[in-house]
Amino acid sequence: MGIQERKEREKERRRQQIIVAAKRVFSEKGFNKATMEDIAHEAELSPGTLYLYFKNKEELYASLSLRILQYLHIRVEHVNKEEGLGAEQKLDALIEAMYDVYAFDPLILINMFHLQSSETLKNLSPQLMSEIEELSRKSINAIAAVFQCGIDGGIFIDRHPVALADIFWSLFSGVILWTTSKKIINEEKDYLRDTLKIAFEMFSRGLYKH
Amino acid sequence: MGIQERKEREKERRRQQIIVAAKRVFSEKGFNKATMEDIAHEAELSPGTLYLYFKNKEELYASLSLRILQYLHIRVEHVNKEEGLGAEQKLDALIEAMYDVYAFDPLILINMFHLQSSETLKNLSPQLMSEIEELSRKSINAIAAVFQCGIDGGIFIDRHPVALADIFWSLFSGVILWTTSKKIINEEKDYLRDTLKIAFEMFSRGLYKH
Amino acid sequence: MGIQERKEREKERRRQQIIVAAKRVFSEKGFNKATMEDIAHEAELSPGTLYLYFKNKEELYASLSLRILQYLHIRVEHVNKEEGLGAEQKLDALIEAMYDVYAFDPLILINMFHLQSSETLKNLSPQLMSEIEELSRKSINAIAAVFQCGIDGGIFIDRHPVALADIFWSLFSGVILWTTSKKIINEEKDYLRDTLKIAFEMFSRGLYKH
Amino acid sequence: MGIQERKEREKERRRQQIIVAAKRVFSEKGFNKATMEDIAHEAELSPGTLYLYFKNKEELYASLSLRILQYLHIRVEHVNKEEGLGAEQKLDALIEAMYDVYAFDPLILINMFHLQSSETLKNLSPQLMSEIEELSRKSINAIAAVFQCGIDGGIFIDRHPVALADIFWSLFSGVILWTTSKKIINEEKDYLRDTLKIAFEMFSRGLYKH
DNA sequence: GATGAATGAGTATTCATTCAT
DNA sequence: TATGAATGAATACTCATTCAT
Repeated sequence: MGIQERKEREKERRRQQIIVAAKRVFSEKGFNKATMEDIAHEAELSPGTLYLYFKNKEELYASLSLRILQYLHIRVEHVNKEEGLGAEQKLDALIEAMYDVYAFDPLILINMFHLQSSETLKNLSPQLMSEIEELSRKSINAIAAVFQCGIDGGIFIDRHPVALADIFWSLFSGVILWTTSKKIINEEKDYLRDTLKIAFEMFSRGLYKH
Repeated sequence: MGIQERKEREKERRRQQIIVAAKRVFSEKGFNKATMEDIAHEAELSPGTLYLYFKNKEELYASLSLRILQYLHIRVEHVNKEEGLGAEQKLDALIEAMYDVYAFDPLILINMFHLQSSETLKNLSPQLMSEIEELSRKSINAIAAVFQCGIDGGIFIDRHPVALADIFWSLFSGVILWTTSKKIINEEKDYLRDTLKIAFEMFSRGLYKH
Repeated sequence: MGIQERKEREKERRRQQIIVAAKRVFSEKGFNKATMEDIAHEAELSPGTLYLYFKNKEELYASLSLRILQYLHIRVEHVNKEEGLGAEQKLDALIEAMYDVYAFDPLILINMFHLQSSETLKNLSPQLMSEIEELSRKSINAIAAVFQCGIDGGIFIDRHPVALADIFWSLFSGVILWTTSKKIINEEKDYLRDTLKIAFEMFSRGLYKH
Repeated sequence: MGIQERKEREKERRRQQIIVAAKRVFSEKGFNKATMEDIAHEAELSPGTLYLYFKNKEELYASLSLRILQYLHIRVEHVNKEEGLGAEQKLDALIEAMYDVYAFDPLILINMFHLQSSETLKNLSPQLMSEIEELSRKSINAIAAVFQCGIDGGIFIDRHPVALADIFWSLFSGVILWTTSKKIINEEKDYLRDTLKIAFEMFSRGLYKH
């Protein structure tokens, strides 16, 4: 391993260290109440160091979303590329993937929805913004491809596959947001998993022709 | 009309004046970038006056949501109480109501979802929090009652009606959030209405027994 | 006195209060070592209040210069407009005016030269910059007019009057800067007045035809 | 050449490399906006290395002035020591020397005047401060000696020669500062050389007895 | 000697909130 | 009630300087 590579690796390790700390702090306090000092403290680094790895607070925040988008993208692409799967099986695999995406990082996922709906989105660096945009688009298209497959096979209702993908994703994110907020508002116990299960089941029932 | 009542009425008028101004400013700038001075200016009042009507910025923000929740509540209760409607017709009426809720104040609705997922929610006064909680609960229950009606009639699948209501609401809010954010991210044109239509259609297809 | 006018007056009083404090602090510590908190403390106000009267630190700094420029301008215009004075007497009056300008506010005058030679100059608001520019120009022109008068009368050497004005001003500011800095460097006693006297005497001797 | 000497030479070479870089950066950005990293980058060195050659930023800055002071000193001493020159010719040579000093490094010269009038001056190490002090004093004395010569010869007016030297230097620095700042303020074209010429001419006219 | 990653003290500026009028 | 001037705590970000390698 060359010295160059070692440095590169070290640098990536630091980035991850910061991201992990940021995740904890943002999740607990939200974007605006979390301070860079909080994050630095959590990462056991000094505030200045954060700026060696991330241009500013917003980019640090957005980079969290990027991470889960990358995971999402990999998973849905994988579903899509699997050989020998029928549309039905692909749909099941897709739903399974969504559970994994949620499990991969529930808090960040919620943050990501927050990001989508907020003022932050408008102020990111063009570069990061386009990375997010690209991954979002690719993922939605991959999901749409699954639906296209079922439509072509005549077993799914004939709707615009991208619209179906948007609804699928909306349902997923909507359930997560709402059950989380219900938990906060009503102090109910978290019954996300059950709700998600029924939601996907109903979506499937609506999707299939009879 | 007594002098007391007249005062009460005047006070309410002022509150509305502030809420209307706040709505405009929050919608344009988002919660954190909007300043109390902005809002005061928009309302043609002084900053100090805002605090005579709202305890702080967060409560002012949350009270916007309250307004749309009240509208939502009225509409779904109305659907529910309508005499002589079958479950099928009630579902249609419910979907119609949701379109109206969106039309009533799209920007504030989006803000409300933002509120749900954010740090602000944790810092509201218990009183306002319980008002929000109560309206949310009542509305969800009213929606659930529609589904209960269909389940009892044997035409809807037999699932926990509150879970169905949660999914219904999640789908609605998820579609709005996601299509809005897609618009920002991808600069796509807004195709919310179409997506919402298909979403509700699929939801219904999933809901009905065959 | 109307309420409007009273407010205006109060506001101007505050501005002066801040300017006086800023003068003291800037003079003692220089632009960069002086903090807004220092100035606020000196003015017995809070930091935030400073920003109600001055857009930022640089504008506060520059407004000090403006004050002395205004005084300079008034004095040289006055010399110029005095009826029945010969060029010789006008020159004497001009020199006298320069002594007064120095006496008006020695520390700020030095700061002004500093401003002229520094990075700050490039970052002022266009408005303030143009005020400074205008006053500078007018003052230099007024000085030049004195020389023009002597040239026309045939008693001063025939050089471009603005160039002569620039040299006059350069000599004045150069002597002040250098004797001040000599005092700091060599810890010599301040012999500015003597030097200034000889300087003006020599300038005059150089100016007159023989 | 011993190894010791070689090292010494190498060290001096590095110092010059840094000084040259610092000169460029300070000139472009001014003292406060220039960062040590900028300078290190310009010198193709690392920030840490700068501190092996200069105790801190202020000393690095002041050492630029030292360089031009050294040049000034050499030139004026040379004028003074030239055999067989009358006071008149010495004055001409002195003026010529000043043009050369300006040409040697115009930007740094301006920086030096800035240094003289600024907060930085008060915070230098005693050693560097005394070097500056000594060179300043020697140079002024050398200039004064030229005037002394003319006074003794009965062709210059009988004033304290150091005062005359101070005025001479003030005029020089004043003209440079003012024409430079005029250029920035008024965006006038740079007419320094003409102004300097007239300034020296007038100074001479004032200096000579008639 | 040279490096450059890490530091952390330092600061201009903002803005929700208060309170004397 | 309404005002709006004043507050002052809070914070993102910078950068001179250090020190382990």
